[in-house]
Amino acid sequence: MTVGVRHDDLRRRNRALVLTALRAANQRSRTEIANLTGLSNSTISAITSSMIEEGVLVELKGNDNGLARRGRPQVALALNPTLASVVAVTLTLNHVSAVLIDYAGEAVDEEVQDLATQELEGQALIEAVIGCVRRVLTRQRENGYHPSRIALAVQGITSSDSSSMLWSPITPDENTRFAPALAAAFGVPATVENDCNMITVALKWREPARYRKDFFAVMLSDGIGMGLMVKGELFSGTHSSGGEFGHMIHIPDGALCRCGKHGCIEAYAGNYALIRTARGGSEEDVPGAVVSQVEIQKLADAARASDGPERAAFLKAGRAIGFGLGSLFAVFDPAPVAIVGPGALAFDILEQPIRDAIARTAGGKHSAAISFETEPNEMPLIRLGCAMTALTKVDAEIIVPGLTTEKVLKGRKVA
Amino acid sequence: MTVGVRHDDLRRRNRALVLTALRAANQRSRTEIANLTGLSNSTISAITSSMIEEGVLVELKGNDNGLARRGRPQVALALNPTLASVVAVTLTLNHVSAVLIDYAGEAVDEEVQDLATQELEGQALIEAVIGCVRRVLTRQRENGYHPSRIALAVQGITSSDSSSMLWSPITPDENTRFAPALAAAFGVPATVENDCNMITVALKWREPARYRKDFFAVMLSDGIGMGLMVKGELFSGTHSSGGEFGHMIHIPDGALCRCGKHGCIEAYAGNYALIRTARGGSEEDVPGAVVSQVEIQKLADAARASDGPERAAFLKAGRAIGFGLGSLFAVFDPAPVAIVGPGALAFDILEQPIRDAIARTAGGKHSAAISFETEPNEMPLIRLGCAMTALTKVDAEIIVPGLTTEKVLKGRKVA
DNA sequence: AAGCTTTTTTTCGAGCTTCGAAAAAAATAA
DNA sequence: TTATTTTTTTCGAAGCTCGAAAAAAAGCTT
Repeated sequence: MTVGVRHDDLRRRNRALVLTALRAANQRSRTEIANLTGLSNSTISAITSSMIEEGVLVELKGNDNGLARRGRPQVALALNPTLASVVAVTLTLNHVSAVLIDYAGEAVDEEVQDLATQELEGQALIEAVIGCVRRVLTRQRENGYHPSRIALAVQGITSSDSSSMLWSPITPDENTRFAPALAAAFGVPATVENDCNMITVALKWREPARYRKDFFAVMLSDGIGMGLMVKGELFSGTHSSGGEFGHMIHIPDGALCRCGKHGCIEAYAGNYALIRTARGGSEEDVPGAVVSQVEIQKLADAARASDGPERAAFLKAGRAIGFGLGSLFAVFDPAPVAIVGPGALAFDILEQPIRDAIARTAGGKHSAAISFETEPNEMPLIRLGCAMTALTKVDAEIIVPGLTTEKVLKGRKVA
Repeated sequence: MTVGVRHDDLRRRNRALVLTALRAANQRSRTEIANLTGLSNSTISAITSSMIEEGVLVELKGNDNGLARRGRPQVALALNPTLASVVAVTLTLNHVSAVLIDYAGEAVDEEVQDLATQELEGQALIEAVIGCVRRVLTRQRENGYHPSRIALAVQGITSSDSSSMLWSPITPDENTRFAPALAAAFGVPATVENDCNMITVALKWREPARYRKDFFAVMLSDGIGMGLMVKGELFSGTHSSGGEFGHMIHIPDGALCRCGKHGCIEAYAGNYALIRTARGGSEEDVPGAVVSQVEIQKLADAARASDGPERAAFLKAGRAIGFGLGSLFAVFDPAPVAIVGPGALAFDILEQPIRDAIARTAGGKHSAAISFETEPNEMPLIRLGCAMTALTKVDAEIIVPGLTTEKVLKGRKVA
């Protein structure tokens, strides 16, 4: 049973509303916030003045935004960038990057590093990630940054409590407990999230007009990932990160998938599957090493040039994705789809077979109306999603009324 | 942006908490409610006393529940059954029923009626439903019942605003706008919901211990339906009732489905598909009239008796359901499954092929651990789900503080 | 440049609500 | 009949939001 609503919950929720309004677009006046939240001017005045005193918000004076109007000018409020900071870490095949981000969401510094992820076992991988974070933090320590949180995005399945990477194609290790290790190394909370889920979160922050309540983000890369936004909330599985679109079954007992099962969508549409099909390999051929993006581009060029085995491979892939989306639409209803990742560069070849397949499913009613947007470069989205996820969690600590900021972020504040 | 929390929202939410506690188990003392909700005794005292004055709750005196303890005895509070009432209507193939239910959730009277649903066009079907409701209400009018709401459950797809039945196998009509018609006929709000969704809601009310946060209800009948409970909430589609498990694709371009597309799970596991397969019909044979349950029972008996075409048909059906569940588990993660409806009587034949198929999918990790419960008789569940859905909506009107009950339920109260 | 107008922001009192403590109520036990 | 125990109500304190009024900070006017 949900717990009763006490009196300070009210203030907490309204503080959260103010913070959310400023996260969506920094620099808003008190009047704008009042209109946005539906709260009265007096309430906003009370809330913001205590938040300014706490150091959460700052007044941006002397920014006249050009048009001079009659009357007392609005004073823009903004998140205090020096209040706190977070680190957004991204672990992908052969690469790890760590970005230090201030409380207002601006990137401060970044550390990128190559890494033979496929050859690193659990502990070594964890230490490589820790090392990357440590480097950027050491560099910025003199500027007084002590992050409040670390958010790690990985390719693969993560646990629903955001503590572990349960499985990933980039390493042989299973159930890698990144979060406790990072938390221990830096003395702050850490989380591990699925990369596609972070992309989905990011799309909503970046383009709230287009990606609002319901949409799917399909990541086409070596594997096939998905993030789902359902009724305005990130849809994650009940135990894991969920949304394993790539492992829905396309053909029962069909082609061998990287996961060891047969007939998954990925076994037709993943990069390795494209190569396998185009080269006339057997569907039982064990998926080999990760395919370079250059190779896929060559494959796509060949498919565009002539109606050979390459084009057939893309048709087969599109068909698998399309039928999968059709099945998904049967359960969730049709919604806009964002095609993210390197595969988006070949979407011109994929779109028609995808649409054809969707049209052959019951879930694909009005398939022509379904919109597809492409976004080949997924890294900025993953980082944005990570940053916003971590900052939102910091916000959740800050909104507790009565707690002074010092208590919440003891010693982690910028000097 | 969510609207700000004002002061009376607080009281409203806490009133809702009290009401929910009593709906889950009628007859609780103030002290029990305080412990359950986490609110203080004084708050519960204030809330319940105003609700008693409004006629929402009643004190049940002199019910000593057996054990006599020291101290002032607890006074049981209960929902006032005469405060309001709702009608739960169920429309299935060839039958319509209307049950009058009091505010405490007890059935008062029921009207069941045969109906040639497949031959009735929209308006005639609507009027038949209205007639059934009218009969039970006319009979009970002398007892002072004036329902506050009507909830209709139908087989088929309904709109997400609960106004229309978009498509149903029981009638050729499409987009039948039941809700406005019922609302106009009886002058009270009406809703149309999908039967499987109602079953899912009902399971949670009836067996909260087993069916709590995450589970799937699969309805095996002429068609294949599904209701999904995800994170404690009924999962419905973004535009329609959603959860059209039966129309996820099992075999791309496979057997002809009743929906006109090919390869849906239903085209292998629906009653008509079982008959078609067992009799050696082509997968392109157009699904005929609805199959009688007796016929399916005979088929199941034959399948149990010997390894002939009947058993092969059930194997094929189980395989389709199993692969479908595997795909679903990939997206939602594994969860308990309730097998509801007449098909549950043949679950002994279906279980093994279902489990075998799940084990062949990536989503079916730990497939042996997935629990299946069967419930052949779906009607009581549909009615319970309808009743609770309608009563919960009545509750939502009642919890608004300051509104006296007379204002909310003007003239609809029992005399 | 001084006063007027306009708009934003703060201040102040009223009206809710919840909570804890104390009081009242209603039973059993001695 | 009195003491004990448990539930329920009462009462004052504290916190929050709101509307109205006041204060602040600008441009506009003469």
